Amino acid sequence: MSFPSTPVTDTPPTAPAQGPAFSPLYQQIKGLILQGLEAGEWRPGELIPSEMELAARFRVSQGTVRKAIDELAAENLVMRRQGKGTFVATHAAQQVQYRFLKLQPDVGDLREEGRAQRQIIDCKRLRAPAEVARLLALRSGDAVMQVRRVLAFAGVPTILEEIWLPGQAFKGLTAEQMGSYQGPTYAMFELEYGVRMVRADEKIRAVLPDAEQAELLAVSNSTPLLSVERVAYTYNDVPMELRRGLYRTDTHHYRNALN
Amino acid sequence: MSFPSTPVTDTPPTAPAQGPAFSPLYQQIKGLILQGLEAGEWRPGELIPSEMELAARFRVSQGTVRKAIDELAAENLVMRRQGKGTFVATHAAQQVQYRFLKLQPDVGDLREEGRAQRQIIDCKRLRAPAEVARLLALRSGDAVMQVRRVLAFAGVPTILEEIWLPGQAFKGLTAEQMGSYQGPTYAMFELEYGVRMVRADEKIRAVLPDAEQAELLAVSNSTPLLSVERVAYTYNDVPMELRRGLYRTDTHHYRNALN
DNA sequence: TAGTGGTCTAGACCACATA
DNA sequence: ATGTGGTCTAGACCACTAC
Repeated sequence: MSFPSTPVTDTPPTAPAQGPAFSPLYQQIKGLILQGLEAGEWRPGELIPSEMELAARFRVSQGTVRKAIDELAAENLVMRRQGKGTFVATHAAQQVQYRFLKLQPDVGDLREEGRAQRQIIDCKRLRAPAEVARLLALRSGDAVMQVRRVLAFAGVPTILEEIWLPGQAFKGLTAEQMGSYQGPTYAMFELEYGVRMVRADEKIRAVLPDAEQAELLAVSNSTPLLSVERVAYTYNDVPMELRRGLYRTDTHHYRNALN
Repeated sequence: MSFPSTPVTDTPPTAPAQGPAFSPLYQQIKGLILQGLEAGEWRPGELIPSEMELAARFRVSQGTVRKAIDELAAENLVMRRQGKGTFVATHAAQQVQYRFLKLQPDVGDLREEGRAQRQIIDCKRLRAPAEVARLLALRSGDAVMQVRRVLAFAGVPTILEEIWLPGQAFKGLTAEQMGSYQGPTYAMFELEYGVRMVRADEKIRAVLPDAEQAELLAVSNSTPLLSVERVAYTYNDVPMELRRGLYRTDTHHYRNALN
């Protein structure tokens, strides 16, 4: 068993309990499981140990482990399947494909449209511009990969995007690789680079395209487009991707559920 | 005690358990609490009975009630406060004001900008156009209220919106009422009309304004704007508001967190 | 048949708020 | 001091999956 049987320390009853202190047991367990996920002890799509097993390992009750896993499941980091076990979430899973893509056709469903056709415009290694560096928590001038591509649905070019990735983690990324992989790009990132995106933030604006953008999307330069700037994070809130997209919204719309 | 002491029926062990059947106990309890919320037994902002009290009323354990309330809290229908109790959620609560408004200033915070200035353009009673009727689950031609207004932040007109409400539930709504109420419009709806919005769906597009829209927002007619069509629902997925907004995104942006 | 997660219970103790 | 929600445990049984 490669995972150390870490005994969870009780809060010393004599300690003055200063500062932030006090974290519920299940939060500590959640943290330990998270460490395993980060460390790659269990890879995306794999089964993690059963609740009973984790309870024995951490010397807590099954109920405490359950509550820890409940929170991980609520954050989409793992997926429970009754009768089978708990699995590390993956962007390759059929049910959650394109989890971060909120663009929907006005009629029908994205999955019915079939796979998007991808046209890679270029894939370069560059020095990070200041703004890109800032959003990726790099230093200005650090190496980054830049990919530009167009996604077409049903033959209609709909999304033009510019993807920026930390050069260190994505060393060796090629246009060929971006173009040939079937399925979500985020699934490829997991498989080829061991980088799993767990959440993202988007800033959305309405803009007009410049001449090049208009041509790539086959629209006039007076066609308003959605500008979607996304920063995607891996574990521990580490930013690992900046994606700047232009979406055509004449036949599609950005859909958002507010709770 | 106005709430009947409803005994929860066990699934008859002899019943053939056909069809969908089988709902966990805590889901049934959740449904019963929901009925109380819908019926207005406890109003927005009020305290609901303690877990122990509900457990006694429904003849189940406290743990089962807790799980029911956990789900209601996750859906923002109630709010728990340790040591005090569980409260019916309200749009008037300081912490969740403007829960459905995703527009943020590029620098700073909406709350720091102070209250929005509201300019009511008009407030009319109309017969519902076909599309409005469809989205509000009414019949074409049914009475609806229409409010048009401009919201300005720091003196800059930023949002132009058109609000459609079912005429029956919002009989008597006036421009004066829309303009004079301090705080979120949704809080006024709760207070004055007993209608609580619990979730919403938005469809977002990039558009260009027509002449009137451009003038009201003080932009040129070639300034791209966000078009945000929101349908807000009360309990039981009943649509109660259609709101069509145009957002300026030169100094603000629409912010979305992806999980 | 065995193992998994899902539900339900009962009881103990903790942290927080109020009187 | 009392009552609230929050945590933790232990054990029982249920539903689903696989062998």
